[in-house]
Amino acid sequence: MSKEVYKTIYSVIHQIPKGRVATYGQIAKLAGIPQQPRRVGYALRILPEGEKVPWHRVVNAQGKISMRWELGCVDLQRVLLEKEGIVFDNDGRIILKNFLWKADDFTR
DNA sequence: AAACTGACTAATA
DNA sequence: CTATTAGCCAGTT
Repeated sequence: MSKEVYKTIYSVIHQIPKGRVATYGQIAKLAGIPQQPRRVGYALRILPEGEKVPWHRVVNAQGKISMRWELGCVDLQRVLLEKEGIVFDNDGRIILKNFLWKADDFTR
């Protein structure tokens, strides 16, 4: 049950286009668990090391990097994103206005 | 089994 | 704009 949800979450994250980011809430919604972004975070926490999931494209609703505040991890994610063309402002926040992934882009 | 925790969000002050 | 509160639910203790 829950396991499949995680799998879906990873799947959704895989669908994030390069140069775009998605919020936890958005992923949760796409994964079929609206209003439960915490589970998305949990899914990423237990993220299988062997999996190639672009977790760095996942940010919180404020457009900021969410992590466990371990040494240098935030910077790592930032570098990875900048490499994909994402731009940060002076506060280290992503301009969601320009980079947020619109999953319902094709539906709309 | 009950309480606590958490890679969150949205609403309020 | 930032700070606080409540809601949410699986995993951990």
